[in-house]
Amino acid sequence: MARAATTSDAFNAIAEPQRREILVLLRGGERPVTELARDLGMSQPQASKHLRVLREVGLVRVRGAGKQRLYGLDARGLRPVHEWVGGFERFWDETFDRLDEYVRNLEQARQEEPPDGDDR
Amino acid sequence: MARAATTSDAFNAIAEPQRREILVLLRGGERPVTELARDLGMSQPQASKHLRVLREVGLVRVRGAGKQRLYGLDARGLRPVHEWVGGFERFWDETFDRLDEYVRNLEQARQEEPPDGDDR
DNA sequence: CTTACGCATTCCGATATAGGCATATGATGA
DNA sequence: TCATCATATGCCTATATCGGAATGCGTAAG
Repeated sequence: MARAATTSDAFNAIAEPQRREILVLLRGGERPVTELARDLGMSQPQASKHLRVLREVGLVRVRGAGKQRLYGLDARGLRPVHEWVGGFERFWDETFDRLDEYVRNLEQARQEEPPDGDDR
Repeated sequence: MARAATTSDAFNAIAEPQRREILVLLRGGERPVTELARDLGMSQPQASKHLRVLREVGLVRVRGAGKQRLYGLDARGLRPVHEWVGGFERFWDETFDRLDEYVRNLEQARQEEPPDGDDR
C-alpha cells in the first residue's frame, strides 16, 4: 500500500506547520487568501491549497465577498483533537514517577529471588 | 520541494491513526512490541516502525527486559499539542455567532452608504 | 556454539503530498 | 464584451512516508 491520506481529518490537517499558522491568523477574524499568503510568506497557490485542505476537514469556511473570498475559522473540528489529547493529561506529570516505581519494584523482585523467576 | 517530515514533532506523530492507537494502549502500562502488534492487528515490523517514530519525537520510551523491549508512554510531548489546540477553545462554540454578526454588520453598512465604500 | 525467540532494520514499491509555475475560473468594473 | 483583480486548479518534480517481505542482531536457552 502507500501512505495514508493527510487530507482526511483534523489531526492530519494540523500536522502541517503552515496550516497551523493559518488557523492562528484566522483567530483574528476573516481574511482573504492573498493577505494570508503575504503574512505567512507563502505563494498564493500554496495558501489556496492549504486552505482547501483545511476546508475539506471543516476547519475553515469560505464566504464570497465581492471579488474576494474571506476565509474564517471553524474551530469545532479541533474539539475532538483536544479531547483525545486531553485523555493523556493525567500522564503528563505522572508518567515518570510511575515508571521509576515500576522499575524499582522489578529490580527488587529480582534481587530477592535467585536469577530464575522471570515474569510473563 | 517535497512533503514535510512527519517524524519530526508530536503533531505529525499523532496524525497517524495507528500511532494514536499505540499511545492509547500504552496508557494501560508498558508493553512489548509483539503484543502491541497483535492487539492492533499490524505486523511486527510496522509496529516497530511506528514505535520508532514515537520514540524519536519522545512520546514513548523503551526499556530492555530480557529478550523483550518494553515500550512505555511518555505523554509530556503531548502537552504542547494540547495547549496549542486549547488556544482555540473559545472559538468552538462562539465561531458561528460571531460570523453571523460580522456578516450582518457588513450587510447593514453596505445598505447605508451607496455602493462605494469598500473596506481594504 | 548452535538454536530459538523478540525486535529492529533494510530493501522495495505505490502513493500522496508540498511547492513552484502556468493557467483556468469568477467576479467586478470600464 | 473586454480588461483586471483575486483565487482556484492542473501539471510536474522531489521526497517522505506506509506497508510488506526478508534479513540482521542481541539475548537467552540447550
